[in-house]
Amino acid sequence: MGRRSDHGREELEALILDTGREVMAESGYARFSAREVAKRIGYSVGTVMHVFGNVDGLVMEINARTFRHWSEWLEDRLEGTEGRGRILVLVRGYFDFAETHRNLWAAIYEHRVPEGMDMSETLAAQRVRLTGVIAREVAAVLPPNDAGDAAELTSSLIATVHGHCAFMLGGTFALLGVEHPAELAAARVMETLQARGALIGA
Amino acid sequence: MGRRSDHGREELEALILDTGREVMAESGYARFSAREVAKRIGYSVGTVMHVFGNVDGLVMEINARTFRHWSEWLEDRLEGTEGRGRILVLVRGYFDFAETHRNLWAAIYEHRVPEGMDMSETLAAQRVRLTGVIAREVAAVLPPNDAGDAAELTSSLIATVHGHCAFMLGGTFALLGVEHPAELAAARVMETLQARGALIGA
DNA sequence: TCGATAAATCGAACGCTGTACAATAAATAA
DNA sequence: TTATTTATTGTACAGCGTTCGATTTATCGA
Repeated sequence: MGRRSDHGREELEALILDTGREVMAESGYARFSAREVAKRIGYSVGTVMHVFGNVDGLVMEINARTFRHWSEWLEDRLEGTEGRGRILVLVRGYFDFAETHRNLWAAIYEHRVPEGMDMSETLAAQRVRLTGVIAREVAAVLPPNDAGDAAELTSSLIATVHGHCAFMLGGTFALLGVEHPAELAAARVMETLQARGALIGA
Repeated sequence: MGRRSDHGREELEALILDTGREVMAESGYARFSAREVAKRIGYSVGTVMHVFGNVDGLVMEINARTFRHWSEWLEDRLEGTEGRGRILVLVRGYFDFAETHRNLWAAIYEHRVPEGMDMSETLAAQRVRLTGVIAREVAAVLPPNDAGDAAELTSSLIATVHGHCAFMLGGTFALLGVEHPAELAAARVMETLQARGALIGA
């Protein structure tokens, strides 16, 4: 078969991405397969490869979508909460998203961009965007004079929460008998913010 | 060919494990291959499978070895440092080990035990052992009355350092312009310990 | 409207993977 | 010496990502 007109280019991209997301959510990164995606949408493997270059390209776009979804999920959760509670909403939201979308979340961290290939623009952009949401909230609770290295502090806080979340879903905490990882992470974040004189509980 | 007597059972296990470690260090988890291990030691694939059950079994034993090596590496580094510096040695040691043995370290966290299979005894044991080394040092700097939930605190501190380390090696920090991840992690750990009244700098 | 060009899609081939299993050879037990 | 257990092999299978020539269709120019 040659050129078809079932879907335009963008339409096809979206179709592959949607189905790719579906397969990733079901099977996880280890069992993810571009061939399976092709089968489900009724196109051949070659077409999928042609659109995304290679399977790593497809995975990166799926991960970019997950980041975008994650940002929106957090923004939604922030709505209705004012002042002091917003940081806690972010921490809990981080955990809840990861738990709810286990495989999609894990795929972000299980996928390594191969040497010689670089990270897709959209993936980098969405990753930075998610950080931006958190940075905004962190800056809001810090005293104005400390705004200088707020970006670095934000990165550190995200790393802290991420570490707890990764240990929870990876089973490390279960092995060590830790029962409430999210509360533990929240405690670490609050300690750090209070050490900086953040207006928590004000 | 049938039964040979080149190596005893334990000898063969060790040979596979050594070579497996070698392949993992060179290629990383994504490109790790039991067939490649078999080729290097001059046995067939079937034999490797027979000894370790399946490739996940082999990976878990390799990871268990990495944990053991890591514990010893940390103990070595602790020697010669007294009192206050020991916590910092642990934090730096965590980062240094991960950087020096990038692929071996990453394999620990990139491998997911498949559903229906459970984590090997030795892997769980070595993982707990590493935690034990750190828990001992944390308990040593905490005020005696706080020893109750020292285990949970230790897990939280490890998660914090792990998060920073994972972001460093995964490229997240580079993307966000963070330059000194180890110092950042150390700062978080010290904050937490000081909030508990730990005898740092005493 | 017709022809040339460009783009998209397929399907087969390639080399790789982990797994399963029957055949075989050697070590061990009786 | 014979029978039995055990280790090892090689092959077969289904799946994977990647590559690429062939084919069909859309698009553009004249």
